[in-house]
Amino acid sequence: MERVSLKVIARELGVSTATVSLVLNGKNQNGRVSMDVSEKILAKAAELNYVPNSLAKGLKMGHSKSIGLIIADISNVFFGTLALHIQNYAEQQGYTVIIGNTNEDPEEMLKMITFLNSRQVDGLIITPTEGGEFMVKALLEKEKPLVLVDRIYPDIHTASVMINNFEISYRSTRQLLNRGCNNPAFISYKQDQVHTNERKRGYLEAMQDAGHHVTDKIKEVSYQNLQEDMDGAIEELLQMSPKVDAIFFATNSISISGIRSLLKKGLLVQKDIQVMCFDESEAILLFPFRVPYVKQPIEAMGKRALELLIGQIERKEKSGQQIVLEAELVV
Amino acid sequence: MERVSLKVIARELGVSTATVSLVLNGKNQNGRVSMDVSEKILAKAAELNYVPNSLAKGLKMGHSKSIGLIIADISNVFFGTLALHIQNYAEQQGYTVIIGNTNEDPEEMLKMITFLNSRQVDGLIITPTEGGEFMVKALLEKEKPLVLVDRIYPDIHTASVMINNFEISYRSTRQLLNRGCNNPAFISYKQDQVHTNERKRGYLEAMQDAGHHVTDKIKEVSYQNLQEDMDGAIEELLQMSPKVDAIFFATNSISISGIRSLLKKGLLVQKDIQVMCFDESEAILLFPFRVPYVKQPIEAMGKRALELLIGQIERKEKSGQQIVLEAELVV
DNA sequence: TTTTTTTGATTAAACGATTAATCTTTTACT
DNA sequence: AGTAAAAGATTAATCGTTTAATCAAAAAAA
Repeated sequence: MERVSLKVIARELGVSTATVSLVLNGKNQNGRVSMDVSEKILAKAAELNYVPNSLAKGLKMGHSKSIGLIIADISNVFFGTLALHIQNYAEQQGYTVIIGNTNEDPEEMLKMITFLNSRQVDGLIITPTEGGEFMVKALLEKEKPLVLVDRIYPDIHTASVMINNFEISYRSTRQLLNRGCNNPAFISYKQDQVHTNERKRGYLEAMQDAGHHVTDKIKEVSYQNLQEDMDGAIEELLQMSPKVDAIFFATNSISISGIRSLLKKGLLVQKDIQVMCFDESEAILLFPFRVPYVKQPIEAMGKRALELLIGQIERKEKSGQQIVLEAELVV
Repeated sequence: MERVSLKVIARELGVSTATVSLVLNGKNQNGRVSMDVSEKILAKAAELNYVPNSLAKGLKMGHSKSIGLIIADISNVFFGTLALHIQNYAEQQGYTVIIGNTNEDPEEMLKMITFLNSRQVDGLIITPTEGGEFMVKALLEKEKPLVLVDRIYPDIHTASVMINNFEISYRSTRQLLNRGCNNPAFISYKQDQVHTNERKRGYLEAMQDAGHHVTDKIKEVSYQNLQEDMDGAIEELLQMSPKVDAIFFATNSISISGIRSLLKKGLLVQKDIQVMCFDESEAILLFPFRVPYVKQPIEAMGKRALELLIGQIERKEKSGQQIVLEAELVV
């Protein structure tokens, strides 16, 4: 079965490929192609089930109508949901999304950028990993359309979409204190990234404003060795006096792991100890106890990021706009 | 900044693009290009940071080195994990994966196939939705490399990767019976697909072999209206006499939803009622009670599917091999 | 009738790569 | 020395599109 190209349609109809191209792209305005021929071409294209070859088109036009999405791990619900929305919205705009996973490893991030570049993606949406600053700088210099999402590098100015990490974290901590907790602790990843740091700062400031001076109730766990570190961290927290009576978990994976650790120790969550989580999850909904959590506007994040990116791609906008969306505290 | 193409390298070095292409593709065997020139080209390519334009290459070679992965919903952990593994493995082989979501809707499936075809994907891995038979037939006629995964259409012969649904379901039901349950029920999606049907058949046969005659203890819920249907289904099951003392949930999303429903009703899982789930999940690990579940070999599924597909693409294998992998019962 | 304008189509180059066919120079053989 | 073979490079066509430039015929204007 012969592949149906413009040439085939042109041959069958005895016209040139130029004419066919013009018609199929709706560029037959003001007396370029006669009605008669137009219709014939449209009909034939439909009959033969013509689909344009996007490789050829992309080559000629200088853009691929595809974008790269680089995230930590597509099997994580947060990123999966983000990817879903970006894809849906991108498809509406005629763009293809190619996803790459970094697993929070800068080497993987570099590999993915190179790979996606060779695929001629028109732009990139990235949740950057620690240690990836130089890659982002390089992309900026090449004027590659780029939007960072979920996190940014503090000393590099790029277009980005984030949530109000500090504020929501402040409010969440506040909420714990208001509910009568006296010694809320905080657990996050051992990494130096803005979103994490801001959440930490939100916790700290809320504590200070409430007259607490804390340094030892902040624990950090590693991404690679989550559950073990978590068990250790929680063990330490429970040893403290005065007693830690609440824990604020700074990400979704940490929340799950943390609660698991607490349950393993036989503690009654929301009774022996209060918790505050990040992101909603199936797991949290399952508990007989209500768990307050920070709900990120994931769909909006994806949508805005894509809008920013497409603006850069199609309208050469060089705004470097930094969008901050409001997360919601669900209690 | 000028895009670096073969032409640029050739110009700078005063050689032809043909020579550059030959060297960069390692086709300079048996006296095609001199060592001297080879090295110069390699050096220059590195210096200029040359990355081949895959659109041009794909156009010329007649393949894009990309494949399409069509799944129901990337934000579902099962599919997310599947996608992760397929991507990792594909990247190793130099392939790009483009993911499309159907949301179990055949119209979306058709849209995605058309879309991916226009992107010139070299092949497709699909978890087909109900009502998509004609599309798969059309792909087969066009001899498009294709592998179905997770489910198949019973009356269309295609390459596929599935798990042993019937057997694992039989064994799981058996397990419930052995543990002393007398009236295990079964809940699955309201859909006519092989994998679901086979799981149902496994349950039924195990029940019959144990001397039970069941027709009314099988409930079906809709994909679109999961939680409500679930609440209803479980309500009905609990009304029955003799009392339903166990429930086998046929997929991961159903398991979560089902347990949620049970907990809402204030039942003590594994005490008032036993459950058996499909797929592992964070949620299940969190419970103070142990929940037995069917563990699918997701990584292997992805890997085998990709192997099959690449075999068809690169070696024109027309095997139509149907791979069945063993799921594991974790208790 | 001749010239100009409008209408409707074609030509041909280009995008960036690949590769069969060809050409030129050097080396080896008798 | 003369010729054949080997080595090392280039030419040119091609993949499927797009589009500026051009051309031809018909209609309108002079």
